[in-house]
Amino acid sequence: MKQYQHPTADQITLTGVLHALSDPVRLNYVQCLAQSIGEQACGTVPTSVAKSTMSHHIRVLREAGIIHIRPYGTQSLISLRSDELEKKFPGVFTSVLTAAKSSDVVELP
Amino acid sequence: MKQYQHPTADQITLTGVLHALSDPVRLNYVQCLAQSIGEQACGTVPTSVAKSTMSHHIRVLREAGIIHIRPYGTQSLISLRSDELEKKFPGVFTSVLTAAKSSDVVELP
DNA sequence: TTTATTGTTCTACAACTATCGAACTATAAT
DNA sequence: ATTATAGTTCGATAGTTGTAGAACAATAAA
Repeated sequence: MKQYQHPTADQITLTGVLHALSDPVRLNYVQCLAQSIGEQACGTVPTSVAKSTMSHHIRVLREAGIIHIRPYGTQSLISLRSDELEKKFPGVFTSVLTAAKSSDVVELP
Repeated sequence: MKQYQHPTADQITLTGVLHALSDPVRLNYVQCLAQSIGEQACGTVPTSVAKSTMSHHIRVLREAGIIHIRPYGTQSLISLRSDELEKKFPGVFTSVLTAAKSSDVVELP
């Protein structure tokens, strides 16, 4: 079984979070996750890039502390670490998500 | 006289702003600007990088729509475009600044 | 057991980026 | 006019990153 390494709250950096969210593909993915409820498998979110590319993006999000990955069968169930992020950087994550949602800022390449 | 090109409000993208703020040197610089009042010359903010490197970072911030540059003699007076950013992406800029200020997240390399 | 499903890892590559020194520009001061 | 000051621009370089295909691993379904 796959073991995923997640950063603890104090290991999460602001610049790391901002960098992870600054990619259109990742921001779009995170925004889709936020609109869903609970956990989502990787494949359930529509993407415009290859499977291996998405795997890379998901790792970046995980290492930045934005998502949590839980293996379930052959799937990887993804959930946002919204609460921890909100606690560590109040307003940052929520305002970014709102901004991403309320306009066409998320342009897939 | 140097002519600087600034993006209009509708040319500013969320990913562009996030990317510009995701660099420690730039985030530190912006945070210093925010703690000052009004315009600041480039040189008045302490940095840990070379002059030419700082010039590069300042251009990135300008092209992302985060700062405004006004030539004044031999100096470049910098001001934050806080109001425009707040209007376009409510809460994003302010929350990032607060997060950067309230902890040691800004680590100069 | 064989096949299908889901996602990861590896390799490669092209594009981008942060960094710096050196040369340059333009204004200010002497 | 000469010197000083404040930034910009130009190479060059080392490191990072987004992309995708191929091979792989692990579980599920037949």
